[in-house]
Amino acid sequence: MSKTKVLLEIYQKMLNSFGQQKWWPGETPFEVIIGAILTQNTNWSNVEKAIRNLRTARKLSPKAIHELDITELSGLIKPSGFFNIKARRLKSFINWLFLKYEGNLSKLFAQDLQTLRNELMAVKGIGPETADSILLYAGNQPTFVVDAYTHRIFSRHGFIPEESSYDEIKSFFEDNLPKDVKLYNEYHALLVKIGKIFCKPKKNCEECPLKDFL
DNA sequence: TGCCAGGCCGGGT
DNA sequence: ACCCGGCATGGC
Repeated sequence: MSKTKVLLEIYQKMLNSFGQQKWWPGETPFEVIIGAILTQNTNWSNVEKAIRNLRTARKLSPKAIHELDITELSGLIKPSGFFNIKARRLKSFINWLFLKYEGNLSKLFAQDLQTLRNELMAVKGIGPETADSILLYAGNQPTFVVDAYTHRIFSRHGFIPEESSYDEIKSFFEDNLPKDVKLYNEYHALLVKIGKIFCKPKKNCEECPLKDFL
């Protein structure tokens, strides 16, 4: 059976079991970007608290965060953990956004995908996963997001080598799936859903519903 | 109670 | 080109 067929069958199975995830859980592209940075190695429920703080303080816009004192910013995002480093990361992204795109997300996303991905990753605090999350979920660009669950689920069952790099795993999906934003969106969201339940670092895979395929 | 969370950076090999 | 410690809160 071809890899494409297997990947699509896995997708169907996840979709049948868990339904559409309707990611990203954010109301605006800007809010998606903030969430993408804040959720680095952090539970989403903690990120929600941080975003709620920002919303209540009326600091959920590029301009507001640009003008916000970094100490106040780190105070507001405290529940998301790593708050000092993340305050710096938010600031570095926003500074770059104003420097190059006048604080305007439409201008940011109106350019070639590869160029944009490279530029995003050059911003301090934005690595490959955060860049891809921003591009896919805030910019509706066809780039596949790889995360710890993706790597763990597919390597654990021997589908990809354990030592695969981020870009190797990303290519594995993109080379074998139709280039479709909606598909990439749901696929990643469903893998996170499955991973949270069945694929912890030191825990069972035994009941993973994808066992038959992988 | 320890483990885990939708990573990334910087310094050392 | 890898490897690893640090970063920190909150839920189960």
